[in-house]
Amino acid sequence: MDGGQQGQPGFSARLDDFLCFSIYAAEHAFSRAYKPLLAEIGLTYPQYLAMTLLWGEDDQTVGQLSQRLSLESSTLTPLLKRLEADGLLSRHRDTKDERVVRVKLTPAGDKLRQKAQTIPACILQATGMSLEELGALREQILALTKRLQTAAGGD
Amino acid sequence: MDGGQQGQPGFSARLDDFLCFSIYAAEHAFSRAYKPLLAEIGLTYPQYLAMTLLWGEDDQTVGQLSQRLSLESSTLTPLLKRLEADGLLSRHRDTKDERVVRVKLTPAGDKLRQKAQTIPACILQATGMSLEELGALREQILALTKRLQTAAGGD
DNA sequence: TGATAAACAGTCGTGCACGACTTAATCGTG
DNA sequence: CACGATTAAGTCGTGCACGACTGTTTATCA
Repeated sequence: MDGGQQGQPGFSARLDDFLCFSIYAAEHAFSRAYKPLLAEIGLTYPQYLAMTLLWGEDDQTVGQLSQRLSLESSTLTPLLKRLEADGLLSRHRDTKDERVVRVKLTPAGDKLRQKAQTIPACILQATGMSLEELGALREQILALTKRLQTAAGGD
Repeated sequence: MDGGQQGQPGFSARLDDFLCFSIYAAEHAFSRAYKPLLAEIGLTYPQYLAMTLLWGEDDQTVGQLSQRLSLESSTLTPLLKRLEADGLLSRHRDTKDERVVRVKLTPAGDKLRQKAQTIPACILQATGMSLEELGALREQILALTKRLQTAAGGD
């Protein structure tokens, strides 16, 4: 490690550029790692993330999924429609409040969970990291994300 | 029907799901944090990343940029064409090897660097982290990315 | 030397992601 | 009840990202 930090003005700016570069690359790397595994069960990466939320808790609204995925409804609606066309879920207006649409797994969608169960272990192995390391890294990234969102919203 | 599937030992698999969720969210958060700043100078987030590479080293080939951004040429070519249409760079075949296209900044593209110089500091402030923390986090993410890429390529 | 393979950038079709706008239902206050 | 404001989901247009394919140029080999 070099003891002296190069104090060029504007040089320090490079460092956080590199952080966003690394996040950018990591996101692509994850997507590419999942892609061949997901292709076998006919899902794209964002579709898999949405299905994972439903596997964890069925019968969610578009708004809930939108918030948990950090996606706009304009992005999520077509994605859910494709999953519906594939027979994996159903979309129906809530009878109480007809503004909201409830998304529920079909038997086929629930069944797919079994096939998808082996995927996380494959990715875990690909990372070559322990669960503790992954958890710690996740916490750091979540904290960073929260700060970026707060700064963006409150600025 | 599977009765009571929650709480199975398969939930340990959830942890790395959460890591990919966090990367997914962080990538969006970065993109959204940059977006309003970049809008002022007329760049999108991926365009900014490409320009940043050129500001660091002018006169690169499409292949070099493609590799450094982890993007396919089919993604990069239209992006560069838009930047060319905006007058920020030029694209010309190499006279020695006409298979490669060299990308160079125009005076306008070089000038834009001055305007963009203040952006990284804004993002740095939004993260609320020190340069050391950012650097350490970056190293972890790069290491993770490298492992994912190696596993995907060599498996 | 002529055939063949490899490398490079580009085109096309599909899906993701957003902002701006639209439509429809609900709520709040009088 | 009325009526504007709010909320929820969806539509549309633009740009990003990929895989599969194409076309041209360069390199290699029999």
